[in-house]
Amino acid sequence: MTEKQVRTRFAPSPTGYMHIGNLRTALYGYLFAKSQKGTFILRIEDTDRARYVADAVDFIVRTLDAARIVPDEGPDIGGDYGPYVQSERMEIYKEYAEKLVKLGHAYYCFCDPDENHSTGEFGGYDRTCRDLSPEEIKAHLDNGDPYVIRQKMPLTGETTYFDVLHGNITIPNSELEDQVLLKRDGMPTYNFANVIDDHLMGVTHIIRGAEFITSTPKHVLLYQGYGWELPTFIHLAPVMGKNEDGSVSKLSKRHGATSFDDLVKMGYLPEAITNYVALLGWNPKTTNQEIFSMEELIGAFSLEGLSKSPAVFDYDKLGWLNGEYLKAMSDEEFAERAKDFVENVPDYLEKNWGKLCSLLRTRVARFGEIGEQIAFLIEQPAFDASLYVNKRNKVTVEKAQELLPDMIALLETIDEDGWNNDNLYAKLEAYIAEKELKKGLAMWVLRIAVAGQSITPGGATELLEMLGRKISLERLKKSLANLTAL
RNA sequence: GGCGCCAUCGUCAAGCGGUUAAGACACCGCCCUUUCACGGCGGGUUCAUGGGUUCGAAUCCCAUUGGCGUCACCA
Repeated sequence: MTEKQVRTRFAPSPTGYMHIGNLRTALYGYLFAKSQKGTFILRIEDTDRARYVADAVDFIVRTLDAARIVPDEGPDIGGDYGPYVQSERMEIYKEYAEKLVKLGHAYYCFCDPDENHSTGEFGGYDRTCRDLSPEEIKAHLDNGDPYVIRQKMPLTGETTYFDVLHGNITIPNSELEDQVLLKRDGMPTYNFANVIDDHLMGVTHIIRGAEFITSTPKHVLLYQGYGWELPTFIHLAPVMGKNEDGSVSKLSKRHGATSFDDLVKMGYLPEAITNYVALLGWNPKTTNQEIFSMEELIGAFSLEGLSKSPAVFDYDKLGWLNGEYLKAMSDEEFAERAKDFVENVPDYLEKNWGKLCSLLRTRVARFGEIGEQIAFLIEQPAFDASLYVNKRNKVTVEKAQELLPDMIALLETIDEDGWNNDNLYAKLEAYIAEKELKKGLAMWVLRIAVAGQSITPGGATELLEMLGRKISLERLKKSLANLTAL
């Protein structure tokens, strides 16, 4: 006996935006399928014409590709169960809706959606259309009256289904309304198309957000109505965002960047985002490993590691993880990819780009921070003399006034050829020894004078090298002038 | 409001009846050090509350509280 081939699917509606929560859903579906040597399907649920977004399908395909989540079947690659875009499957839904009417689990409803038919419990309709005679229905249909097809829910009892994460979930049938299956425009609703397609496409495991927990009994009743085998349900806990007041709510734009694309634009690496998102609601149980390649994720993934409680998206941790990826990257790759995140870099920095990047590597959590990190190298900030004061190194403004002229004089004796970190450092070290100074004291003064800010990527001599002889000396003299003018 | 889901450090989390309640991020301290970062070492009243069950409960049950979801011809 061979186990049934696992088939999972990611079924987004084309909104032109890949929310981190959706990405995670896609990722788990992919990881589970791949870990079981199964098939991962991409299906587009575009049954809401009002919300149609141009090129959204292309966007989804590109985003999944960037995240290295690769479908085995889908709109752009085909497969044996297509089409994979719901708007191209309308005849199928119509056929199955009518079939369900014949089976006695659905009925035609001719109620006007704009008219309030509510007799109490549900808005927009009452159940009178359930009792229409065949003659009445035929009359309406012959007359060309618009209609919807509604699911005929049991009025009593309850429906129970099994969820891998939550166990048995039971909902009283009285909570279930006779939901619309086929809309006036002939399009199916989500709750209908989803079931039809999942069955027709042979989906074995439905991995989706927890927001569907309470509507799943409707789906179950549909499966049962057709006499179809139930798939396995796995409802994922939502991804939350932290509010300013400390409370949490479902991750949304007000929490900052919430789409895969936004994060990439901020300079987080796609592989780091995927890695972080994987850990947000799942853990490998048997190891404390946190850095995972996609292959490793596939190898380590199991449904048991999924969490059933909501997880708060933490930009700090994402930043840390991204930093780990950055540090693991080759110098060349870092320098190359970092270029996309800066503009108007002056020649002298361009020339030393590789060296600058090596200074930046351990100091940025993402590429997007590079711009602000190097701003002072492009233009020296105006700064107050109090910046020279540093308690630990016993630096005072007077000390700065005393040492800076000497150091400038020393630096002027070093020519272009000797203007590099090692040599500058050696020369200054000799000077410091001769004067019996503290290294921290002299270097601090020099660094502040040339940088104009207290925290910098790299030490004094590294900055001197980066800026080059000419600009360094200009900056130092300017700072000295400001100091003596006090 | 009805119905449903959830509840271990600030955050992600391990734990599945007997543990000194892991680990990571963040935070704090120390070390390293030409600042910062990196790196190293160390630190912290975390089991929502109240009842059970049990020799024994973070682990099982119930209630309470809180958070979230859902009640569309949206998905």
